[in-house]
Amino acid sequence: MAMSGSSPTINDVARIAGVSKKTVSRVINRSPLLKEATREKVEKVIAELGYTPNPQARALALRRNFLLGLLHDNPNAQTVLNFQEGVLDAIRDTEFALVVRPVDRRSPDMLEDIRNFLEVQRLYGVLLLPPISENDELAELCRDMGCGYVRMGSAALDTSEHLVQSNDREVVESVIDYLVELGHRRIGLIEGPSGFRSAAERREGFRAAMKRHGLEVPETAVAQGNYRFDSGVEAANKLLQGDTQITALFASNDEMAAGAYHAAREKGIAVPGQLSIVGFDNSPIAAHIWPPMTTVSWPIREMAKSAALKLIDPGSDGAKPSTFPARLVTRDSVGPPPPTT
Amino acid sequence: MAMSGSSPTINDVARIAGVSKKTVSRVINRSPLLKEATREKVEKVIAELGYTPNPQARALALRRNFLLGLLHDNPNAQTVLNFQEGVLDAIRDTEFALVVRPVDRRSPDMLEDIRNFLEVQRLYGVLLLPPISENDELAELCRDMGCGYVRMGSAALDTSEHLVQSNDREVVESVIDYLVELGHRRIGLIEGPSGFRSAAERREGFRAAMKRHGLEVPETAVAQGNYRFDSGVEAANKLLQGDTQITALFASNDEMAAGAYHAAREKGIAVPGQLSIVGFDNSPIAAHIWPPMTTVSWPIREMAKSAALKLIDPGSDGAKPSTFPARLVTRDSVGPPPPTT
DNA sequence: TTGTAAGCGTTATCAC
DNA sequence: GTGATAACGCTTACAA
Repeated sequence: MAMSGSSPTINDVARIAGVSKKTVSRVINRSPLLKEATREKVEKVIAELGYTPNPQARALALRRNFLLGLLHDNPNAQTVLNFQEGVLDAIRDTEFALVVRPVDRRSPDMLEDIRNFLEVQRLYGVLLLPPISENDELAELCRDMGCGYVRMGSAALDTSEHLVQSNDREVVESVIDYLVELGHRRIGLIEGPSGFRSAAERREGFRAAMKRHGLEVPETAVAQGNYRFDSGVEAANKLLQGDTQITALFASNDEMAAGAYHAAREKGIAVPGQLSIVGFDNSPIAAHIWPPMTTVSWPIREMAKSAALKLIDPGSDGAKPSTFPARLVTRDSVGPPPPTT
Repeated sequence: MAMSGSSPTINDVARIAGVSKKTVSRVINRSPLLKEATREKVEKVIAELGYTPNPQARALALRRNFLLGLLHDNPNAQTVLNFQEGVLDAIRDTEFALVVRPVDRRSPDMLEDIRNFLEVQRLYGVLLLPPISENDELAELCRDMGCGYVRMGSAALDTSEHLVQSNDREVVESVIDYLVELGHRRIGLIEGPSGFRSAAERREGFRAAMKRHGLEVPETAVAQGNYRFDSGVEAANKLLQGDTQITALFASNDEMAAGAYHAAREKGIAVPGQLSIVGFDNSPIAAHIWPPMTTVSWPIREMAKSAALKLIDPGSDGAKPSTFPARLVTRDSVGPPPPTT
């Protein structure tokens, strides 16, 4: 009989089912070489007892924990949290748990810290969020340490079992198409920081589309930010000074786009009357700012779920390449260009 | 000699130091009954080998993991993430890791789910964020299961070793004092949802201060929201209709305050010219909205760190009560009331 | 197809 | 003070 105070163990199941521990273990691990009758018998007892294998004991025996790690250098709170939700979607009702680990990509010790962390915690696998997901040394470290990993990125950073990707470049192209269709010709870009692959992809999408439409991109129409609000203000100030005649602005993320709103407001430029603005991320601020912002939404939560599944169940979701489509969310920050004076 | 492939174990340390495993274990666990010489000898070997105790093995033997859990029903992404950072501050360079677990407070199975989670994962302790931190049944469940817990709240929800609290009521009183000092007399309140202690505390602070100043709070000056943006829009619409003559508005959180901005903008009411608005939380939107919002900031990260320390090192931080002061952050959404017409 | 014995790395028990 | 020895709950040889 199972102890009343604590939860039943594999021994309880074995005794009651009249089989050995090992057989129960086989059932748990879905060993194929089991007689169907035995399996059913054991499963029945498992269900009756409400038995759950102890992850700590398994961790010790397998030398690997049932912990998924989320490594990130917080690009954006909402993104990280949505990602966490997605991972939880994948591991709900499993024995896995999610461990979070913010890291500092600017620290020279980052890799060493992570190595230490992985060594001590013996994680089953880690999920890598941009921008650190773009760090190849980090991926190599994971491989070296026998720790599973999946990278989330906006480009083909790795083989498909280690990658979940979005189509940033394409969707930015479609953003520009949309603006051009409305009549915009002088479109500005606030690009993200140099180290970020997402920034590069979005920039390339912008340039490709502009080129395709036969539109010029003078130097004065491009400014760089660091994905933060303030840098968006600054970048927009640069783009909107003088007579650049920019009528629309694509910012590489919503925070910078919000900064552009701010700059426009300070200069008395009406959005979208005199200036259309498009962001990227569909973060809460996009919906809450005035006027509500047209932006690009990507299915982080679904991507996270897929990434986690690749880790814990490579059979099902692992092999197939996972590219998730981002899409334009139109709100009120875009309109036709002002009539030329 | 330590194996080259994997990390050294307690056996390696014991063998090299010429003592028994148990003695090494005693060193690790700071047992007081050890000869100083022995301790030093062992510690030296530990340092040389770079030995770290295996948390999985300890978890099995102690029937308790070295995992801290963060249970939350996401009130706000930035809050949750800041909290995570604070916990990480506390557990950095320890063997502890942080496991996150979003829950759904509206699900009838919430308690059962959490019980299951705690039973399987055998967490060392959990951190409870509002609003679920206010659930006494949940706290009782933790006690029953022998799982440590610390609640984060805006009132004295529990004994001091289980509580980290903020002074919402007081700080809201000071917000009202500030508005009154500027000349406001008709001040509106957008309060939070009924189930939330924080909402109640903030409301009471509001009412207490108004009363102290001899100011009336007519029914038309109070509206309830649910802490979300949309509810803020709706509530503000109610408050600003008719001839309520409200010149200032305190919203129980920033999201709803942002909703009030939105409503004011739609009605053509200038902020702060015709209407002053104060929020609560100092979330990113407060800084990014236009005009930048005056709001209340509370030290979540420090509170989180303190909460985690209470759990993992009750000796140091545990006994003493922890009330953390929130403070007003003045930006540009507040001004004197418009001249009476 | 199933069972036995040994081990994963730690801590608890109880002698010495 | 310290050390054998037996747990902790599971898995992996290897046997049967």
